[in-house]
Parts: sequence; C-alpha cells; structure tokens
Amino acid sequence: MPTYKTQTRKMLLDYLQSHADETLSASIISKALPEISVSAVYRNLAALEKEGLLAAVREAGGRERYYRFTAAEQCRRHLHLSCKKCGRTFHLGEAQTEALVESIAALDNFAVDRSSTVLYGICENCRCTRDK
Amino acid sequence: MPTYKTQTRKMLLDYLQSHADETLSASIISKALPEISVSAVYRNLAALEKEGLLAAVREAGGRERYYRFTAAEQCRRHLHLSCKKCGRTFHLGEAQTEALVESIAALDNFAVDRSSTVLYGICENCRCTRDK
DNA sequence: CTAGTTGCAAAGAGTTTGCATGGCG
DNA sequence: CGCCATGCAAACTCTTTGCAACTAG
Repeated sequence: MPTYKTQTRKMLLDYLQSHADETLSASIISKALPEISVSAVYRNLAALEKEGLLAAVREAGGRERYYRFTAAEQCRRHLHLSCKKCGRTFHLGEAQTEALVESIAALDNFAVDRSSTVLYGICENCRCTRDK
Repeated sequence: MPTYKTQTRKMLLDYLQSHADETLSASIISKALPEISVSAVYRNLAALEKEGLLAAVREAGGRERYYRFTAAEQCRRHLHLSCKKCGRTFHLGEAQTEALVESIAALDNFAVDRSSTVLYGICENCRCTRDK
C-alpha cells in the first residue's frame, strides 16, 4: 500500500522502533509527534498494520486500538505480557507460548490467537519497586 | 454505595444477567437500553464495578472499558477466554489458570492479573461452523 | 423530608473523513 | 507531471460532568 517513502512515515517508524517495548495508542503517538498531523498518524498506523509491521491489540468492538511494534515476524509466534504500571511489554518464550496455547486448545477447545492476546499484570521491576 | 433500589438499576442488572457470557462496552449497553439515559448507564456501571459485580476489562490507558458480568466472585480466580467471532466468554478452569499464572510467575517473574486479562481467539463453536 | 438518582445538555477526548495542497518518483 | 500522502477542519462517537428535577426510604 505505501508506495512512497515519506518523511512522515520515517519519523513514525523511528518513534515506534525506539518504543518497541511499549503498547501505544494512536493518540499517545500522535501527541508524542506534534510535527505530524493526527490524520497522518492514524492513516499511517492503519497502513502499517495492514503491512504487518504493527500489531493492533484489542480491536473488537471498540474504537481505541493499541499498537505494538513487531519489527520482525517473530512476535507472531509468542504471547505478550504488558505491565499495568510501566506499560512495558515483555515476550513470552515460544515454547512457553506453545504449551499454553496447546493446553487451552486441548482442554477447552479454544484456539487462542497469539497476536491479539495480551496478558496484563505487574512486571518484576515494578513489583520490587514498592515505592508506592 | 448504591443505597436505593431503582428501576434503572434493576433493568441494567437484568440486561447484564441475560448477557453474562458477553463482554460489553458501556455504549453498547446504553444503546441496548434506550429507556435509560446514557449518564445513568455509565454511572451505574461504574458503581457496579466498585461493588465487584462487574469486571472492567482493559482499562489501562484508554477510555473504553468493557464490562463482564460476574454474578459471584468465582470469576476472580480464573482467566477468561473471549471469542473474537461471537463475543461469548468462556471460563478457564481454576486449576488450569493456576498452572498458567504460576508458570509465568516462575519463568518470567511476571504477575499475571486474572481479572484484567482476557485471552482472545476462536471458540469451538465458531471454528466448526465454518460458514465464514 | 433528605439524600441518592436520573435526564438533559454541554464539555472533553479520540478517531474518522473530505478536500485542497504538497511532495515523491 | 501524476498520483499518493499530508494537513486542516469538520463530523462522529464515546465518556464525563454540572445541574435541576425526581424519587426511594
């Protein structure tokens, strides 16, 4: 779809790459990049999603989508963990993911979709830093 | 918090009970119950959430919240599976949930939050009915 | 009667779209 | 130069809040 290599597109990708471990919403990205118009942000995110460079999370039913940068395709094979405190994303091992998905498929007859599922909780770092 | 038993409140609960297996957003509920004002819907949902009768899903960062009816408290102990096709919710067994959470806690040092996590995928029913 | 609730309307926030302008190739 | 992409502004949708009217207890 993207036929041109525009400045805007590059800036967006740069930003996404430097925040690869976070799950961001379009509006957050838009605010972080004031030099890009909101419409351009939304349109580019949608395009990147189609290309597979970006994974949209929690699309069903709502408007608000969260994007996760998936530089390579490796991220399609495993599940992601998202810290509710710091927002950082962690990656579940492939073997572990496989076991989890298999288990649910076998016992519950439910096919878990790796790319649209995110497990929420608290990461090691935030749990130790009890400076609440 | 809710000191009065109002008509509105009753209608809302009736609706939620008859859709206990679905994860609904406030606006969807609001549209399904035109006789209740939107503000009343939002305020009651928020109140029900505080009471623990309703579980809010995916609150972090966004505005849009999805509610799941949790008649009892039993739902806090296990994870939920949500079908991307029919929207129905399924419940993972307690033992299975425990194993999953434990495994991630042990291997990744990440504390999965049962109530805010939902696994997305396709349910048995929708997978068999391949009438795309 | 008193306080919790409701409905309406207005205000915010996020997302989408049309259209003229600008820039990649 | 032609077409895609951008920016701006308007239109929408969802959610929140203030306030007066209503009502359960």
